[in-house]
Amino acid sequence: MTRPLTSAERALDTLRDVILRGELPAGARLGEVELAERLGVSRTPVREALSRLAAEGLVQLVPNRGARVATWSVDELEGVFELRALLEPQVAALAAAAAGPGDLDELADLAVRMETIGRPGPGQDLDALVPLNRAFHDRLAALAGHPALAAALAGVIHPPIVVRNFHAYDDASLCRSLAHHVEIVAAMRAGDAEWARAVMTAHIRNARVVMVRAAAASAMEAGPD
Amino acid sequence: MTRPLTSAERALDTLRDVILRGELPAGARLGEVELAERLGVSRTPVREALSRLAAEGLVQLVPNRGARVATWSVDELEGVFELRALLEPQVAALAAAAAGPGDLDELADLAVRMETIGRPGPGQDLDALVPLNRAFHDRLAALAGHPALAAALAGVIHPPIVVRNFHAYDDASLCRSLAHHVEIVAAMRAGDAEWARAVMTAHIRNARVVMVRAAAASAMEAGPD
DNA sequence: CCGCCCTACCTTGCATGCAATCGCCGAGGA
DNA sequence: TCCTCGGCGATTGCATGCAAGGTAGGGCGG
Repeated sequence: MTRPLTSAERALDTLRDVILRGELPAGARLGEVELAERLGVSRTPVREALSRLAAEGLVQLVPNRGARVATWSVDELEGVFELRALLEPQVAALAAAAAGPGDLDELADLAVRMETIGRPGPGQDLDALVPLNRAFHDRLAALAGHPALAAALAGVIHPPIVVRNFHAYDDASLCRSLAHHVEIVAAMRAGDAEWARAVMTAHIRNARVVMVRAAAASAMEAGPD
Repeated sequence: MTRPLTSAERALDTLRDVILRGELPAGARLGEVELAERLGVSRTPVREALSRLAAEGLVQLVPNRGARVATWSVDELEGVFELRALLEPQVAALAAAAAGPGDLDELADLAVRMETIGRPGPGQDLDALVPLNRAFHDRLAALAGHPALAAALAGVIHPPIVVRNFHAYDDASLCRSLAHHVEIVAAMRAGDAEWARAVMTAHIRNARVVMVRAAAASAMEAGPD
């Protein structure tokens, strides 16, 4: 059975979700009392949650000045993608070696659904892609059977999610990205770890270009100095 | 000027240092009141410190059952070294491209001092190697100019430090390891990033074999099942 | 008119108190 | 003898109170 979560854990999950969903603008002030009454708890668990979110890098915590939603510079964002480009191909290769038929079916389902939902046209729903994409990459990380690798990834993956959703993609890059998912599953089904690694490398580098371009553009319109 | 640290930060640094120095056995209970009076503060900052240490993976925090010093299985330890084998060569390559003459002199000094102190014989002081080694790798990570990469490394590097110091090395492996440091500096001085990357790869894989062997041996003597 | 300082409010940081939960130990029954 | 159940001590989790530090706004001096 699932043990009852503590208030601090609920606060942590709620806050993380709120930030990851982008409901609060980057740099927004996070007052302890405001969050406390909003979550229906006292300031103590909120403080604990903020502290842990700071450790995760999702909020910036300045002594005596409170917490703000973290912001990332273009350079930091690029660094994150370089790191992903280093780690995720390894994840894909390991997952390719470890995946069973059931896992492959699940991944294939996710990949196909993403391609359906994301295809440019009337039925497109870019926001619905976010959780599916997250599920796909998380599933892969779990399959890799490498907790340290998964932890390192999880600790760094947040920024791109916050900064931009899939709205940043142009049609060509988006189609490439969605096709990559399908191709990764195909490579895994073929048991070809190197194929999977290569496609994942392309996948991340494609995303890097899109995201960095988008971040640079938004930084430009925010303060063109 | 350096701003006065809060009590929670002092508690965090102190506890982390105590754990990293191995002054508490793995799995040791960490009572809030005990730590509080030992640090001369109340339980609140201690709780905050423990929470953040749990996020760093240095302590395991079970709801309603308190905190214990984290333990790592042989598999987890091996995973950490695989991750380091993925990340640190990249760090070395980046650092090789970015290092200036002053940086190289500092690194060379560290490497040479480590070789002097660590050389088998009467003057050997294995415990003194730990902070020097840490300084060397930290300096490299800083030189790489890649905050995300450094953060990912820092978040994962702890276990090997806690599990074993340099006492686990046999003479041959230790000499190799110390020679690697010197060779990395030489490669950087030559501006050869790929050389640095290769030596660092060897360095980590050498360490991996030593540490995993030591961990397996201690696990064997602890509970040979 | 502009800049500086002082004051008052607000926020954070820490201490402490109280309730709930967990683990342990002993007694009772099968 | 072993298992189970109930009470007790200890510990965590959370709420609240108080003091220190910071920020903003207004008044005063240049």
